[in-house]
Amino acid sequence: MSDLRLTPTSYIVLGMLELCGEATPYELKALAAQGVGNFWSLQHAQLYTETARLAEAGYLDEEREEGGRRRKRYRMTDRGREALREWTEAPTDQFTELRDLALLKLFFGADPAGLAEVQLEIHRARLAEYEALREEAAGLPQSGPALTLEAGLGHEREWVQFWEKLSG
Amino acid sequence: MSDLRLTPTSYIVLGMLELCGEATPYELKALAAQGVGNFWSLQHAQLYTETARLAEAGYLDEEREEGGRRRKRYRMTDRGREALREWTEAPTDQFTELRDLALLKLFFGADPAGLAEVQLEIHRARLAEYEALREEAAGLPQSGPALTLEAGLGHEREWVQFWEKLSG
DNA sequence: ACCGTCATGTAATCGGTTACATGATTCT
DNA sequence: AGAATCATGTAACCGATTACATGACGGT
Repeated sequence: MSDLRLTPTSYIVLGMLELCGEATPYELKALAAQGVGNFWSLQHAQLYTETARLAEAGYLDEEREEGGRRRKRYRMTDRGREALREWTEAPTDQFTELRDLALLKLFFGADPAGLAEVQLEIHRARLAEYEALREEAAGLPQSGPALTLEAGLGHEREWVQFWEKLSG
Repeated sequence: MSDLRLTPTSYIVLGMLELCGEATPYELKALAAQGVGNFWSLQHAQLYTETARLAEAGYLDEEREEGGRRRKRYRMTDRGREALREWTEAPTDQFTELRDLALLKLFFGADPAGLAEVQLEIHRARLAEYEALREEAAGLPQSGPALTLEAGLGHEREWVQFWEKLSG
C-alpha cells in the first residue's frame, strides 16, 4: 500500500485492465499489441514489474492461479479505478517532441535521399496498416481508439509527404 | 578508452561539438536550446555525464581551464569524428511512435473537447514559433536544421488540425 | 523421445530524471 | 552588504531495456 508515482506505463496498465476486467501480464501484452501499442508500446517485462508495483500500492488486486503455471491474475481495485478516472479527466499541457532518429541524422547533415529511401518504406507500410485498421472499424461508433487512429493516420501521411519531398 | 554504446544523446553531443569546435557542457546546453532541442531536448545534467562518458571512451578530449571555475572544455578526437560520420551516413529504419500523453488519455476515454482546448493552445504557440524561425532563416541555404524545421512545421500543423476537429 | 519454438517470468544493467549543492553576479 | 537569481556541477534514484532462464507444446 506504499505510495508511488504513476507513470504513463501505469495508466496503460490500468486502462487496459478496465477494458478487459482482469488479466495476467501475458494477456496484457497481447492486448497492448493490438491496441495502444500502435503509438505507445511497452516491453513485455514492464508489464510484470508494473502490475506488481501497482498491486503493492493498492491499485490492483493480485491473485495466483492454482495448478499449472500458477500465473498471477490482476484486476483493478476501487483505488485503481479512481486513479484512472482522475487521470483521464485532467487535460494535459505536455508537449510531445518529435524525437525521430532519422530527423536527428538529417539535422546533423545526413544525406536526405538516402534516409528518405528507407524511411519512406516503413512509413508507407505503417500508413497502409492504419488504413486497413480504419476499414475494419468503419461504421463502428466513434471511440478513443478510433480517434487516436485518426491522429496516427495524419502523422503518417505527413511523414510520407515529408520524405517524398526529400527523395531523389 | 573503454567501450560503450553510443546513444542518440551521444550523437547529439558529438554533433554539436562538430558544429562549434569546442565547448563546456554549459555552452552545449545553450547550443542545444536554440537548435536540436526543438525536437530532441536533453536535461542539462546529461551534458555533464555524457561528455565525461565520451571522453573516457576516447571520443572526446577533455581539458580543464586554469583559474576561475576550472571548467572542463571538450573537443572531438578523430575517433569521435569518425563515429559521428559513420552514424550520419547510415540510414535508419527505426520507426518513431507518437507517444503523446494527450493522445493516450484520448485512447482511454478522455473528453476530446477538454483535451483539445489546452492542446490547441500549446500547439498553436509552437507552430507560431516555428513559423518565426522560418522567417528568420528565409533565404539562407538549405541545411539539416532547416529541413528538420520543415518537418516540425508539418507535424505541428497536423496537430492543430487534429485538435481543431475535436474541439467544441 | 527429441528438438525447436513459443509462452512466461525474473534479474541485472544503465541511461535519464530529479534533487541537491555551491560559486558568481546583479540588484536594491 | 545582503538577497535574489543565474551559472555550473554532482549525486541518488528509478523506470525501462536487455539479458537470461525455465516450462509447455507441437511436430517428426
